[in-house]
Amino acid sequence: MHANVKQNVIPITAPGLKVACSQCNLRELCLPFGLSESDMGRLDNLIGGGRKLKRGQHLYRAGDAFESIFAVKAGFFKTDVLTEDGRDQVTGFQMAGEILGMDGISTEAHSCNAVALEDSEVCLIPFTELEMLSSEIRSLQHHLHKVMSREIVRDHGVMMLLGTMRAEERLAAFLLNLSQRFTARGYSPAEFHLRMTREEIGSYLGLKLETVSRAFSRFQDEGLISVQQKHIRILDIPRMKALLAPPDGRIG
Amino acid sequence: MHANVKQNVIPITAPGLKVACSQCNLRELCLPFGLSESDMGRLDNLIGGGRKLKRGQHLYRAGDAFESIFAVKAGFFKTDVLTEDGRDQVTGFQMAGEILGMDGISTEAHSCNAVALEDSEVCLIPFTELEMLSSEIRSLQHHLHKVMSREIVRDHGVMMLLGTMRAEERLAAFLLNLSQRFTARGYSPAEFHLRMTREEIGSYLGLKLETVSRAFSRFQDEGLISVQQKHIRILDIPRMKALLAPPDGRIG
DNA sequence: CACTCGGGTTGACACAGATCAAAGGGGTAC
DNA sequence: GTACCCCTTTGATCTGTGTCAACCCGAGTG
Repeated sequence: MHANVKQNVIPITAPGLKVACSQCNLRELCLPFGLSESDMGRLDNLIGGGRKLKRGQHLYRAGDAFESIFAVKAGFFKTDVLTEDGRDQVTGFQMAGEILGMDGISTEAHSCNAVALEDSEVCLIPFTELEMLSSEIRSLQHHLHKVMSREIVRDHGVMMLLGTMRAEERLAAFLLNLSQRFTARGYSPAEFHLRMTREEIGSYLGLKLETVSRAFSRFQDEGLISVQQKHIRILDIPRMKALLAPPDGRIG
Repeated sequence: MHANVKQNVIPITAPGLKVACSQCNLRELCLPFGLSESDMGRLDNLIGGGRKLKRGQHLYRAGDAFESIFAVKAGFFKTDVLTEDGRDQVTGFQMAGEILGMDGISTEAHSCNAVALEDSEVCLIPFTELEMLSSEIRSLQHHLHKVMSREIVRDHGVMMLLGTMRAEERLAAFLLNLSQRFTARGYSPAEFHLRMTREEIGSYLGLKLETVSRAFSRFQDEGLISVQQKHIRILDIPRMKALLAPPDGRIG
């Protein structure tokens, strides 16, 4: 039944590369989390190949018909929305193992843009097929729901950040969030390379790029981090965390 | 199979009221959207009764175990998250036909608080049962995914608002959003009663209550709206919309 | 190897919105 | 019916961040 799924679903320009969840070292972070061997095989058959993107290339654009969600296999993405009058807001940065494209389910068309911030690779997951398979595999169904719910919770965190935090708190929260996600992928919690510009960070955090730059400088002056261009090293994680929950908090 | 579902799932304090999607005039806005008669009957059997809440009562709190999602049958809710240091952020306002509680799926525990802003009534939808049923009814499954995706898209809109708009734009966007949702429910697009305080509006919009109050006053002075306490009348919807897409936008 | 250009840093100044303060009014509870 | 309290409004002032501008640096490019 799922033997001829691949051919007729996705019109990709790039040649589809073979991808298999069962062989992927991201599987514990990604959609197949918790699946049995045999169920993972069924998911393998569904995944519509991979797609490589150069830096700067769009994975999808607002308005594109929705057909698939995407799992980041390698690389780094941003998603953003823009209004008619030209303002845009970065809504997230996605790294390996994270899922992109769920914004498109509700209207059958994507509502934001997804752009590769470095040369990247994604797995295409045709959504209709995924729904079919998830109605047969309970753990897959539940995990899909968890992934969507996690996105909602993440968004609430961003609202919190945008609604209540000051510039330095926002940047601290951002760096700690990256740190934690890199850690979960086996990289250093303290040292990493930013793939996005100051302007993109600013857009995500609701700040202007100059403010982001100043906050970086201040952190550096205070010995919290060291910055050279996009290379970041967090020197004092505990103190950084303390910035988020000030001891003189308003709770009395 | 679904005959004895109701009894053993939800420990409610209030006596469960009988609810039936098939009899509900919100069904076109709510979860059963697009279901056939017979499928709607199966959903009826799953829904774990209703629950009434007085104004100010919590439907759930952050940390509560997640068991059900909720459909607002009548009334008005807010959801909010709060940090250790006492800051809180209203993440949404929910009215009849809207779904609450999807934040809880990802961790099996709710991550925000839901509070009734007026005497309200919800339908309890046990989530495990819903997943079971949705794996049998494709249109239900797909609609559930749409509802979750819509929440994600809505959240992106709020990020946009918090990240890029000035105070008056935020308030205009907020009022127009309410207007549109009231319209969809058969109420006047122009005249309605706010259920939330200026402080709650401010928290949602990332502003202080004084700023919200001043923006209301300014709109009134300019003949855009009339305000008396919580009663709002939008006098010039087109001009209000124009506030969101300023003609001198930054797109050149 | 010099040129160019996008990204980043830093400074001076402006301003939107926060903060502090005070007073009035309407809704709710008793 | 009445009293109290919370919500709201408005004013005066303060401040964090935006805006504008200049300069620097490093990476590509011809």
